[in-house]
Amino acid sequence: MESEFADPSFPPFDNCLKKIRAIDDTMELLAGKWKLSILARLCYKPMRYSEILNDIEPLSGKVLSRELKDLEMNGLINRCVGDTKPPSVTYSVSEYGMSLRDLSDKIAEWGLLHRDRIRSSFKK
Amino acid sequence: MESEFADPSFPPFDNCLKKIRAIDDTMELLAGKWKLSILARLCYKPMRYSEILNDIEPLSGKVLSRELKDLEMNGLINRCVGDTKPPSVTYSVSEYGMSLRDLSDKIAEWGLLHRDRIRSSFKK
DNA sequence: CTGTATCCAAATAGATACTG
DNA sequence: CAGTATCTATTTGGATACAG
Repeated sequence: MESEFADPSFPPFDNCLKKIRAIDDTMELLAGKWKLSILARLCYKPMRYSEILNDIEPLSGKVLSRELKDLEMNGLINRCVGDTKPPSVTYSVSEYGMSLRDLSDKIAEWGLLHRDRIRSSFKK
Repeated sequence: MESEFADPSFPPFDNCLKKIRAIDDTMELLAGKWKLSILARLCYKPMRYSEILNDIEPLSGKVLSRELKDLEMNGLINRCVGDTKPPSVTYSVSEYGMSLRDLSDKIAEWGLLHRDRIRSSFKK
């Protein structure tokens, strides 16, 4: 069932369709510019709504609300309401969300390694 | 310079700011729902414009054009024009783009591992 | 403090037709 | 074949005000 492919420097393409579907799925789950950024922050420390809002500079409350709701709906984070007045709400990653931590570390690693090149892309 | 943090189950937050910035950078470079999906395909096999277009079902020509242009501008892929008539244009990953392959494998791995849970999220 | 609602501006996506 | 141009529809974003 192995398909042959002319260029031996590339692996058989058919074997990779599963990977590509899996990538599409993952990206759809993490779609939205901020989801992974929020998730990464929460991997390192539980945070409150206003704390996240202040920490991610160009992010409006409306967008943060929606992203948090999405993440919670998908089971990636937990929302914990403190019994205080005024209310304090703390967000933290769930076990499921924590399983993305390795991935987020890998992304960070790549970003650090290629930092200069990435940033010079943005200037153009 | 190590900051202490109350909850020992989380690493010091300050150490992680660099990671978070790096994640934001990387995500900005790969922003757009399709960039990583295109890149992943090209990691496994060079492809032509129409081939990619047919392969990624819900992707319009206009969007593909733009994504390819972005990827090329950022040095992640190469565009190779064949000397034929009608013209054939082949896209392939650059060496720089290939450095994302480990990452794309990791994303695929996570997606495969959590496939059922991801897909059940979409149904809701 | 933690949101939601509303209104409006801007960016993005799809369809179609068209060019070299 | 490999795109670009144009128009329109949809989505997304920011600002502000307001509620629990």
